[in-house]
Amino acid sequence: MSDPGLACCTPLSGTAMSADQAEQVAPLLKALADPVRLRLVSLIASSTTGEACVCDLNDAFDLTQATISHHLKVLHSAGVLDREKRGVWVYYAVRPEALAAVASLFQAPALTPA
Amino acid sequence: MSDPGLACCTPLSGTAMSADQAEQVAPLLKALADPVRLRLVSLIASSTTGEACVCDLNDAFDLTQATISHHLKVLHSAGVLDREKRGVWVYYAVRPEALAAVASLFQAPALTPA
DNA sequence: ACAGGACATCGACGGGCGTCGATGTCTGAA
DNA sequence: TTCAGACATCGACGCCCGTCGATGTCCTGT
Repeated sequence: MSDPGLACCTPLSGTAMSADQAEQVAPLLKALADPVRLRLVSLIASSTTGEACVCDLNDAFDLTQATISHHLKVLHSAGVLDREKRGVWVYYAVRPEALAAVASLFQAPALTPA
Repeated sequence: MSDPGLACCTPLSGTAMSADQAEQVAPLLKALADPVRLRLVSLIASSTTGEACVCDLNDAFDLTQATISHHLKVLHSAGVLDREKRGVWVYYAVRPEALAAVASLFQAPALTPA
């Protein structure tokens, strides 16, 4: 606590992000803040069909199928990936809204200095 | 591993993010993937002078000064915040390049489906 | 009906993270 | 020189996260 008569700086005006906003966006960031999950999203997004099945994603990593499945579940729960089962295989596709939300977040005035 | 003669889908072409890229960007995302740190960055960015001292940031949270100092250190180590000591007080300012890097990442073709 | 494969779930392990109280370091003022 | 305040660092605690092997579930040929 600083003495009000001896302020060290201007008292933080402007419209900052609310605590609720931060609590809401943080899980999305946290889901993407992992190198494996970033590559998973990138692999799916860069696929020619815009989607990918788990078997091919497994081959792209030196990780267990259980681990890849776990990461896909995290991304799906966070709203980054869509999940669709067709026959024996499961296909994941990226949700552009989720990525756009993150992109716009770091261009919003609340996070971009003047 | 899927039988090559019985492919489940097209074999993941396109230019995806490399493992090195993912390993390099993930720490930046991880530093921002916390509600307290998001609010810290937002508070500093929305300040009238574009910077803020620790004493004022402390008052905005129900957290210990040690915890706020820890979060600021994480953000500084990740390259999100600049640190400058003037007299008794320490001022933090956001590095727009870091935020712009994240924003552009989620607009890059490697992460944006066609 | 049966077998085999694709994918999810479970339980467990080690390590890292967020938070705290206590203490250290530095600066400016008396 | 001494003191008080601003901020950083330290050590510790509980909890969550990434990874694994093992097992379960569902679908499809045979």
